[in-house]
Amino acid sequence: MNKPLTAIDNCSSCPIRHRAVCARCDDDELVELNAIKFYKSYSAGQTIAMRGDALDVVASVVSGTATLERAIEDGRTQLVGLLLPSDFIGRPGRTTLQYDVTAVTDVTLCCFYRKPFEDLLVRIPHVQERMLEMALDELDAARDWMLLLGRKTAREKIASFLMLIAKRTVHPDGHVLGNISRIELPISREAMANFLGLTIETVSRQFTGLRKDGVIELDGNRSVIVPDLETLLLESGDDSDGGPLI
Amino acid sequence: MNKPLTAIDNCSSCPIRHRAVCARCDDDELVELNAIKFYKSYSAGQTIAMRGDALDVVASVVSGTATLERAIEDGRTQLVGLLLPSDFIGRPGRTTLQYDVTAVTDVTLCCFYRKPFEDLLVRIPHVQERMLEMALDELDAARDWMLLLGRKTAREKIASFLMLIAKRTVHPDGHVLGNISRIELPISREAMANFLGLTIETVSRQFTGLRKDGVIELDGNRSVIVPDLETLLLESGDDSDGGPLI
DNA sequence: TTCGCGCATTGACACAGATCAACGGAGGGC
DNA sequence: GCCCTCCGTTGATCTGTGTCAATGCGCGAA
Repeated sequence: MNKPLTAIDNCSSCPIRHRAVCARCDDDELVELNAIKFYKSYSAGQTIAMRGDALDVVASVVSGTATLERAIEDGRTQLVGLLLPSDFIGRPGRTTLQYDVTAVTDVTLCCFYRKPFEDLLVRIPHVQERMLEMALDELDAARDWMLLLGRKTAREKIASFLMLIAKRTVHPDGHVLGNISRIELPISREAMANFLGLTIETVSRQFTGLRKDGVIELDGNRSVIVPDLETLLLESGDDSDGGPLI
Repeated sequence: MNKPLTAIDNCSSCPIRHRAVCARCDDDELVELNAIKFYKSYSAGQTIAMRGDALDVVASVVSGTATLERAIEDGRTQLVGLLLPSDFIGRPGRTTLQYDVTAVTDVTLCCFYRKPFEDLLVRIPHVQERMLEMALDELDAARDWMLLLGRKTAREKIASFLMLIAKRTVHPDGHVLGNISRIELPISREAMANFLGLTIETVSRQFTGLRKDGVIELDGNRSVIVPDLETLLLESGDDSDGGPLI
């Protein structure tokens, strides 16, 4: 079912090689996808959509970082998803959005009108399959996150977050993790706090704690240097399950 | 696409009317489903499957309660899913299990061998659709749970949990919530603690707190009487979003 | 009946992380 | 240059929940 790379390269709707909607489409199917797609850009800080909005497009992130957020009236908010390039927003079969979506950096989305996209899912089974695969991946990620939120200490939360970003930013190229030494943080301290179920003060203190213990070095606010990734992994509290860092 | 009720009633593989795999199957399709299904029962406390196990069946819960759990070596565990009747275990496209599955009451599963089930998904698109729908529902549930774990107080967590159980146990009959006054807890204090990211002592203290404040009454360890559901809802910290309790 | 065991409750205390408050430093506009 | 704003850091203190330990209660076995 896998098509030669040329087909993937031709898919202008999904510049992302990895985990994209069209990863296994043939040329005819790409034409169909292209017919219903368009690009849309947002600048940093902009609200992409709000909870309750009608959901008439679905989209995949081409570049930039966005967040999926859930809030309670009194101001408490929890980030429930981090949308990095190749991640998917919205869902076939749903008419309204459950979460607030915000661009935290400049963001470009590859959008599909929901209705024709759903029709297309019926016609092209492996795209439907792909959607299921992606939903299940997200579910796994959400469940890992539940373990983090429910049971990990602040320090472990920060270390886990750094590992998550390290994995996500390196993987797409097929590049092996291993000796990655610099992690670029896509979000602010505040967003991190909302992601990890902490306050910004605690996030900040844990960063300095890890720095003083030599686990990380800081280069400005958005860049972390990791002398030894293995040490960071130990701090994260993840049972590494054997197997190398992928 | 909806078939008359008789078709659903005929589906011996899915006795659950609500949210079942076969909810929209016609008779021929039901025959196909029946050909690859079998029942399996587990007694309370039994391990159904462990993390890392080969996943050669998928299943839907017919009766009883099971839990999906993730553990760290040092003994900390987090419940990442509560499996009640009509919930689905396992996933097409995955070969190993990510979580420990345990029966907390006596449980009966309706199992399908994974391989033929996957083949069937390709042939019957609306079952594939249904799988996606179920995965997305679970994802929503997991994300709501992230808000709970990351941002709610112990008291709110308990109240939210009670509301969750109230909704799940009533809804299948099409029965309107509203004046439900008794909630049967499917799990122990320990499991609740693992679900809510708390300790059993805190769970216990919050129960007595809610009792002393007249929000709930206790009838034994597994039965909660709720004089006024609206009061409980307020305690849960959920923005009720308008709309009646469903 | 009594014993023992598993589960739940309650109490005393400790501590991780929240809260409140002050300060620092980078960048942009004038 | 200066000021202002935003974001992050650091300090002092408070508090909700965890930890450790004792007690209670129901239930099955002997």
